[in-house]
Amino acid sequence: MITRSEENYLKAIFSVHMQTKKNVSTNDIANLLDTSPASVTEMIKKLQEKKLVIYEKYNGVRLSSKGEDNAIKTIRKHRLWETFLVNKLDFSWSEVHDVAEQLEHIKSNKLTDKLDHFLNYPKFDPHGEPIPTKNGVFNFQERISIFEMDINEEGIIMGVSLDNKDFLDHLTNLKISIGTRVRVLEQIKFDQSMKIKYDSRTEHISKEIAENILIKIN
Amino acid sequence: MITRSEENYLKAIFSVHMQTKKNVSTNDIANLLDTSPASVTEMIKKLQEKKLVIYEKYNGVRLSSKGEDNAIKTIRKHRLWETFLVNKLDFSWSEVHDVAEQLEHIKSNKLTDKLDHFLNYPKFDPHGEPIPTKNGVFNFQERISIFEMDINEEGIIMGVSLDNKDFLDHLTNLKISIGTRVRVLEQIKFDQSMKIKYDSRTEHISKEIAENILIKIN
DNA sequence: ATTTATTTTTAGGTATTCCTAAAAAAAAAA
DNA sequence: TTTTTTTTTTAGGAATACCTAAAAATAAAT
Repeated sequence: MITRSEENYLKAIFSVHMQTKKNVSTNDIANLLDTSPASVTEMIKKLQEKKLVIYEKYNGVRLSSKGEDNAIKTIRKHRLWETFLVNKLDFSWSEVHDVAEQLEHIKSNKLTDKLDHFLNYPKFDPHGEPIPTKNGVFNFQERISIFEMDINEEGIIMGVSLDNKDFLDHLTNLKISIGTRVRVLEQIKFDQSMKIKYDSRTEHISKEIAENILIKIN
Repeated sequence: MITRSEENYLKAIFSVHMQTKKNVSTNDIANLLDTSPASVTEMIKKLQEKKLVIYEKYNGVRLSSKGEDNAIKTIRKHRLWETFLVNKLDFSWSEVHDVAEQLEHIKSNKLTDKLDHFLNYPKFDPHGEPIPTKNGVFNFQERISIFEMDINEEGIIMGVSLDNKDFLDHLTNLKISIGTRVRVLEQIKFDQSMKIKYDSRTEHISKEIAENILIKIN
């Protein structure tokens, strides 16, 4: 049996490895999970005994295939539940995270697969992140931020790169959501803010906003 | 914060009290939760400190209003999730219990209420048990078992009084479900088994089966 | 190449929730 | 009313998952 806490560690290791492609350090895990490095070392040892990670003292960890399998399953469940909450229960973007964080630990393959079916096998969650299939396959989609777009370039919003309540609420107010088609009208040199057009609205967004909205490329 | 384990104790106390209407004994709780009496005593003390139960040594426990409140909320969540699993995800009667046992501990009032709305405010769960409202009101329905019915009496199946996989699977095979209208044709004196008619089917059911299928009265 | 700073691990604790075995209290039987 | 049985509690432990403080190893800077 893999405990809830162990699953959180596996997910954290997966997530850091995804970005760095290197062995994951004790400190990185501690920061992400908001715990002490000492606790991390202890847990890593237990995960190693359970053959969920490959670990060498002072050299970071990486997931074993068994560990990766579990991490991907947890991510799959998290994203399916987020989709359920937004699409079926009418939660807003910014409200789903904490609840999905609990739901992702429910143990039942049947439940996960039936939920997937009920939601009609979605490929992306409400934040635009890919939902791995039952077999652990991610449907990656190349994306760039609005900030990286050229003047007059057009794109379709595919997701966000920041899971912050204020940010997501702001997007809701602006009526920006996944699937929205946007065009960059102008970039203001002074503060690098941008003027964009979508749904016959023209809005002015700060650099920070532009950096965290992702559009599909090709 | 009320932990998952504490919630299970509160639910157990509520459930035993419901039947006996007396203070609940340490042993009853231990049997229901399949743990040792010593663990129960220990936990009860903690619940007392948290003002969730009223307890006097060697004299059993009962729930405080705060404790009862929580127990009812847990039951509400359990039954709403069972309804979701059966009505929306197409689980069968006998499969829902273990999963609902996990889902009932998810903490989010918003989730519970939105789920309730999504399911269209059901009054009974798939086993025919009443689902308490947001305010903790149960919609009790007077019911008797088929075994208690008279010859030629008719009734509508409202629930079951046994949550056993083999039993529920058997009912599924017989195509007996909630809402089915049944009539008692005959009772066999020898083994007290019964011949019943429903949906233009005539079936022979044992005493034990008849005792655990509940029909609505009046 | 040393010294300094950072990271990681070890050592020793705490809280939760379970356990068994023994003692104490209450209930049932003789 | 005593004795016996049952129930409940206490005492002492184990596993999980945290913690702080100190030691050890590694990395960075002089």
